[in-house]
Amino acid sequence: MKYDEKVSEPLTPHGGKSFGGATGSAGRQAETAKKVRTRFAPSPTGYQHVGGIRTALFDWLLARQNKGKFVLRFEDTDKKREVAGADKHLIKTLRELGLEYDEGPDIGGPFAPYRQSERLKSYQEWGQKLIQMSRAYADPYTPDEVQTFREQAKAGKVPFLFRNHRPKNPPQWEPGRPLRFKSEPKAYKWKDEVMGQMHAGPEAIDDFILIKSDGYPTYNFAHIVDDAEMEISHIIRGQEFLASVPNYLNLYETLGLKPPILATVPHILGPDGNKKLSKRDGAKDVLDYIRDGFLPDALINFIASLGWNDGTEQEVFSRADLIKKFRLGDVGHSGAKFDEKRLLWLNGHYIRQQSPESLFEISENFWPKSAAGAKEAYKKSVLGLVQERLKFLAELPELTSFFFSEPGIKTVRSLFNEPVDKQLQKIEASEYPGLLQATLTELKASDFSEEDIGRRLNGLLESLPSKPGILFAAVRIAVTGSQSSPQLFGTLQVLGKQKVLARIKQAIEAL
RNA sequence: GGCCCCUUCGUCUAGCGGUUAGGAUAUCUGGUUCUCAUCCAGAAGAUCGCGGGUUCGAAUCCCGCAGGGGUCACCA
Repeated sequence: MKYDEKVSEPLTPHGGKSFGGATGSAGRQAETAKKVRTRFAPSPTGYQHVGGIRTALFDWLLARQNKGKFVLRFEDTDKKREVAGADKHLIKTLRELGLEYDEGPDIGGPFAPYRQSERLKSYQEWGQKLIQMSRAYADPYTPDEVQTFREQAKAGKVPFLFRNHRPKNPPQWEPGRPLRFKSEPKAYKWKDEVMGQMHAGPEAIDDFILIKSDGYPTYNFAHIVDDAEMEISHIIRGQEFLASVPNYLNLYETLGLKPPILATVPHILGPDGNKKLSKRDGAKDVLDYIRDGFLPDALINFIASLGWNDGTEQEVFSRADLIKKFRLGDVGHSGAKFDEKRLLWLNGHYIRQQSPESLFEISENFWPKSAAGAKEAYKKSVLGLVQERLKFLAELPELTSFFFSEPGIKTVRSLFNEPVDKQLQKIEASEYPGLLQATLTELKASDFSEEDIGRRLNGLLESLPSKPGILFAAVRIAVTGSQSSPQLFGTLQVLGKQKVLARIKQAIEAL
């Protein structure tokens, strides 16, 4: 019976399932997976940066594209590195990004539990199976002894292979001792959906640890057992695992398991140098981007385009587009540098595409404190003015605070007294009050529609010696306390007659 | 050191034997008779890592080399 034909019987190392021996070439892949089941399997040791999320995204895309299932599994087998709360944080990250999973630790599923620490029985059983087959043995050495072997290898400039020290008569396996795989070194050829045809010689294969002395399995063992039991069809992972694939193939073969389709994605590189993006070098938590007001769709689009491209000149991909067009084979083979500037552009693009309604919704938590009591209609008008200049939503306070609180009189005064504004520099400081006074008089008679404000200010220019740039700069500073703002007439209209007149008056007095 | 992967404008990339090596972003310039932003137009920017082949013709195929990266854990 072939692995992918199994219908209902649970896969276990014994009973109900025959292992029919090795499949010959363990590298043979399932050409057509009947059911696509992908998994994202992080260890809860912290947050995820764009590199980790990218594999999750590819997994998710593949599952959605094929109407399959996307599974979340926690690989919490290293108790020393585990970080409390990291699991919830990861779940939140996936949720916020809209990468919903169909089975997972918190929502369960047909192959529960989805936490490796709760699946120890499975690993024990599969380990026993290997022992019975004489394909696993207890490691008799102390960590120090193994370390010595390792150092000898290093000194001799040869790769360290534990199997060179394989004991002739290993002791009985018992708790407290590591269990090692007894490998059968040989050459492998296999296909990687991203990297293409791969090969490795027997030197790549070693007796790796299956179960650690603390009773927890290693990643190398646990992921193979779990992927088989959970009927995972595709494994997408970073290139740090590429060198281990021959070991995995050897184990799959020994267990009579057909390997899932393998896909290796290159690392995402940090902005400087060519090093793999890492938390150590300040790689940001993807959830922090969400908190800064980067839109999930923009992040998804951006992360997908890091290394993936459909061969066209399209740059902006909706989620539906990605689901339709994503192909593992179109993922590049080289690492891509993470350039935040590009993300900034893309996010701005997505913000500009928002309808007024949806922009209002997603902006909800980003307003300045002073906007707390403001009316919805007013906020929407403000958004209409700043939409095209927002790069991410956390910029909202600095762009809009003057709509909700008075600009500091000190700021206004210094902008007039030491004008950095090129237009203002063209006239004498003594002329400012006159300009503002004339504006005040003119606007008092306005109905404060955008059109009327425009008409009146432009009319004012005809009776004044001032150039448009100078008058408008003066009014802008007086009213907003800043030398740049959204377009002036609209800004004045939204602010309203009362506030505008009061601020101009105040500015005149301050001069 | 062994094994493996990678190498096109600053950055993300298209390209799969014949192209003025294309797009996007970033940068700069001009325009949209108010700033900033947006938008539009334009400029600059890649001797396709290097050296050999194969070919009438190579970024594209082959072989070397160099540089970068990964791995050789009781981490994943």
